[in-house]
Amino acid sequence: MIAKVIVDVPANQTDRLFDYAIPKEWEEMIEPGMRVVVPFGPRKIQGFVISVVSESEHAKLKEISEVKDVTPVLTRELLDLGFWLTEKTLCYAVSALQVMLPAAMKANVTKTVVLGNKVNHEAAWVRMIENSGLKWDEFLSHFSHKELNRAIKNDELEVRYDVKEKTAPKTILSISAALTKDELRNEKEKMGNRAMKQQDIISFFLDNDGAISYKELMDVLDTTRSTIKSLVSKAILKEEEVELYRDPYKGRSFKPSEAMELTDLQKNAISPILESLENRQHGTFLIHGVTGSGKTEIYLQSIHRVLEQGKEAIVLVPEISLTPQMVTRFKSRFGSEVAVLHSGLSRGEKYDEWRKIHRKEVKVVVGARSAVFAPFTNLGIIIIDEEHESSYKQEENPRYHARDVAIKRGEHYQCPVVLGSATPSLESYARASKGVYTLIELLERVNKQAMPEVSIVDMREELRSGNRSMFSNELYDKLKVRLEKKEQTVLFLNRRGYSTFVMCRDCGFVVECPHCDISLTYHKMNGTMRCHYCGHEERFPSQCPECESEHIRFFGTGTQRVEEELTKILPEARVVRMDVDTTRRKGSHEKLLNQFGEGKADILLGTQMIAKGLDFPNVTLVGVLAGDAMLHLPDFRASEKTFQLLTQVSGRAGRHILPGEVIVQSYTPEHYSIEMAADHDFQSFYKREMVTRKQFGYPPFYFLAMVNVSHEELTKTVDVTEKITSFLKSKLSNASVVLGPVASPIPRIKDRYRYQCMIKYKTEPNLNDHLKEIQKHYSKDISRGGLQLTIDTQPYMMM
DNA sequence: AGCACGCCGACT
DNA sequence: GTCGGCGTGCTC
Repeated sequence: MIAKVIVDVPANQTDRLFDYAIPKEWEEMIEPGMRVVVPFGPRKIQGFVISVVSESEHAKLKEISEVKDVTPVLTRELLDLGFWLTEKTLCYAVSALQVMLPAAMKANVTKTVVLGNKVNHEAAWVRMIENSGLKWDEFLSHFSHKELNRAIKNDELEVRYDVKEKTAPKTILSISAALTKDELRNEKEKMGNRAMKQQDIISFFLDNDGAISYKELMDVLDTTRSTIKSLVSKAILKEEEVELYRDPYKGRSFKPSEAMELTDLQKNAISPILESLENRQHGTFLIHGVTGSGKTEIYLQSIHRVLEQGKEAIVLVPEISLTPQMVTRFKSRFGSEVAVLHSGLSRGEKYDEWRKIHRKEVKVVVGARSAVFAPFTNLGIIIIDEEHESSYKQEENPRYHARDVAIKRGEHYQCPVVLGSATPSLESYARASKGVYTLIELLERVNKQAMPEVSIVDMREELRSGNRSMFSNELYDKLKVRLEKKEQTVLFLNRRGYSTFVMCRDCGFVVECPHCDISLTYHKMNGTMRCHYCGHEERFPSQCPECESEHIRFFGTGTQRVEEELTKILPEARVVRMDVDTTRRKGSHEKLLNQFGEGKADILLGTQMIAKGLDFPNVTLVGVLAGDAMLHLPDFRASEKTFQLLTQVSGRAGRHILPGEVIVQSYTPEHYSIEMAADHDFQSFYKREMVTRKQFGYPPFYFLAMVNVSHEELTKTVDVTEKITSFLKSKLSNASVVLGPVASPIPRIKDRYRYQCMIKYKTEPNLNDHLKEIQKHYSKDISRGGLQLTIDTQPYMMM
């Protein structure tokens, strides 16, 4: 039998199936979806079995050298999904398969130098290598390449390739009886009055069935490891390696929760989803539900029905470590049926959660983007919460959008896909309006709470009236009132676009990164300036490098500065600051939130990460310090993002009994995305923004594709982009627009120039073929000439 | 990608 | 002659 294998070599020339003979002893057990180790040229690498056939065009086939799995890690459905992804995103097949598995399962090839058949006892390495071998790098640190090659030719040395997993399952030694109970009694009697401790242990196994760890047994019987060991050596007991799960939520109890009675509105909302479940028919549903409208309860009850049907559920959330409250809700409702997959887990923990799904020990998975590939085989529903979030788009190969994958899987399993958001993406809302998706509107809060009052403060006015601080008078007054009333405030600083750059006051010189076309960011912590793109770091200059003036200062607003100013103007306020610096450590995120939730602080100050999912009853004021910060980014979605962010943030206020208030500070208060967010008016925003999109030919009216070119030399970069642009222009219809070549918004990163070509189109059935042709045409320049080419068939990042 | 093979200039 | 540089082509 022959296995068709995709090898783990992400390159243009190896992106196809290779045939391997299956050794007789494995013929029965090798199945598509298993990982194997195969000889590939002179080395050994990992691969995925795609199919098993009986004939091959190739006369001489090498044999599979190792089988890595007992059961396939990828089902037929996932294999097919992988090839679909490859076609859709123009990535290598291995990349598409790899992305569906936890990173821990990616192969790690190690090379070891070992003695060959003819041992040269004179050689200096003989003693160093002995029988265990020497790591490749280590060998080369002592000897030259030349020596190694000569020794290999002379058969004195050889190179062994080991394909290992990055993380092995954690195991623990457990003890159980090796004999039947009668035999145990027999053994015990034979001991007579001697070895009383050992007899105790035997008694224990007479009374208890199953296995126990060394540690537990030692604790229970107050005995030692050696006593147990001696029973093992007598073959009365036996040791066994048992796989252990690292449980990231260990030791935490989740209060069981019961389903809540749905309001009439919620009942209406859930019924089309339940209908789809009963009919076992795929459909995509967009729940447009304002913040606090009870979307989560609808998710929970839909899943409940799915579980009753004996099926499984996937719930995607933008970044789950950011919303421990969400995990808690799912764990309390479904208990141990839930696996959690998010970026806060270690590689090993993710691997363990994945195995729980693979072994069907759980029925629900809650996780970030990649959880959409959870290896369930009887999917009943896929839910994507905060559907509009850009983190559902992966910005590296394969550049997929979780929404598309979810719908693809939903079609396969004939099950509903539910998208939920208070601020749906224009793409989804347009599809729902056209009837492609079923629109479910939920425009009232569960407890009939009014939406918070939002007031926009014109910061230009503040400046004119002499207030140069980052807090407007209105915000300051309201902050003071909250402190007096012992209510809490969330202060939101959108840092993007407002980073702290360093500028000379005399000549206007701005310090830029020498490797990237971007200004350096000042870091107060160690008095340095750092580049956010390449990590370049230099000391804060004492004088301007350009005009030697000493009036060189940093400008802009970081959370640190806000905190400083806050303590200056409101010294009595207790502030919790949340940003990348304070949440780097594992679990610190949750700790800070708990601190705030327990009322140990008055003000929660943070960046994007506090914008969503938080729900604290005592928060009655939300302040947005720079509401328009994102508006000026070079991105056609800037208005949409601003609207979404402001709506999300305002939703943090007054979610319970106390009414909430929101203050948005802005330098462009009249912009429609800010005004309409303040009015909680999604409909108007949608209509207004659609006009702009139509006018400029952007989604959802046009599809986009983006080709990014990067090279160390500017001329090469421009030249390639130019050729690609004209090639596409010649191939595509006149109704399509090919823009380029233009420099990227950041024209140089890490000493590489960056150019791009954007394609706007309505229908181009052969676009992917043309793009593939470009990929193929430049494959040599990519593998040797140092050219980088990224093709995104659904771009979300314009930078 | 990674590695071998082969062709060419430099040097013992 | 031989070493090592890099361009080329192959991997079932």
